[in-house]
Amino acid sequence: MRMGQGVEWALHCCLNLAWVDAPVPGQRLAAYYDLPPAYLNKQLQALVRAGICESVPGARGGFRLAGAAAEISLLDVVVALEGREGAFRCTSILSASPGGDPGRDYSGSCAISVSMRRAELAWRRELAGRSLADVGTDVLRYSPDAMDRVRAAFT
Amino acid sequence: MRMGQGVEWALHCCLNLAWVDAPVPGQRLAAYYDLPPAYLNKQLQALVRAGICESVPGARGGFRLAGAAAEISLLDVVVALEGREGAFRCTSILSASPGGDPGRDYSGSCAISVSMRRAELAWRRELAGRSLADVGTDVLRYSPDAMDRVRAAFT
DNA sequence: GGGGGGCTACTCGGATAGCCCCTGTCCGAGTTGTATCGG
DNA sequence: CCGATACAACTCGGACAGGGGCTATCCGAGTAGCCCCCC
Repeated sequence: MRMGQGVEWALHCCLNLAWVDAPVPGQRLAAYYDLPPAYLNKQLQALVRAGICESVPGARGGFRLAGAAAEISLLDVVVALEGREGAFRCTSILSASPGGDPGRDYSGSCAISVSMRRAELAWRRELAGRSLADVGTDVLRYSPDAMDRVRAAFT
Repeated sequence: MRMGQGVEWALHCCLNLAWVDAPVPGQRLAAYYDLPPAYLNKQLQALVRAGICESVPGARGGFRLAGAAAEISLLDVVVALEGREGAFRCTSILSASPGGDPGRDYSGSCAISVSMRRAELAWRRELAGRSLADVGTDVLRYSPDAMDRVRAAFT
């Protein structure tokens, strides 16, 4: 149960994009955090496919947020990179056990699957309830000059 | 972000072990669910290492729960197989950004890391609050003859 | 008949290959800005 | 001096290798039960 490295990168990048209006090239974002440019570009592409970011090709192009930062939740970013399916996979092994119906889907009736799903639901609810704007507010509370520093670095 | 397959197997096996007093061979558990015996044995070994199960070697041996089912949470089983470290990995990329201290650990101060960690905490709390006995009770409410069927199959 | 010893069968335990997905990288398509040439 | 055009630089986008961990398997160490032999 290990989350991809790109999630952290994408979250930080999105937070920066929320503070900059102009498109920011992926190469500059990579240089800012000392990350592999091509690989970071791959993660940003996933964000574009998910509709979180917009890409502007050509010179003076780059990436920018597709919508308002308050409307983009951390869950959206995670789902964009890790997929919609949950971590726990119920393969309905009860269908192979004695007294089970082969071919039946036990993911809805199996008590174990229900419990695991409920836990993941709590996790998703927590992530869905926190937007990029909320996180940005927390950052500014900790270091008020962060936004100015980011805007100065990317414009 | 994909959880190992063995988690589902281990949870079902532990639930059965909670209903049977005598040690149950891993091979019989594997046959019950039509699973690879050697690989399931590997997962059960991890449970033994974590102190959740006890192993009895020799003929008439097998695995049994080390403690009371009410004292073993779903989180214990998950941690035994997936490790204690969380899914989200904060590599403190802020330390490489302009204005960041190289070598400093930002996992406690980075707002993104804190938010992700809080979500995982909610997930763990949900799993820690549900014991094997609780899940067994839910199963019996859905199919009251499950315990008798399991005891008949493993004794 | 009772007891001891050896044997067999069965079980766990760790060590050993195979495969898939994440990680990392490269080069091509497309677009913008610019410099140059002509009117 | 102004406009159009060709060029060049920069950017995204998808296609291409490499490695780590999950998946799957095998065989050896150790023990309980049982049978046989001996007293």
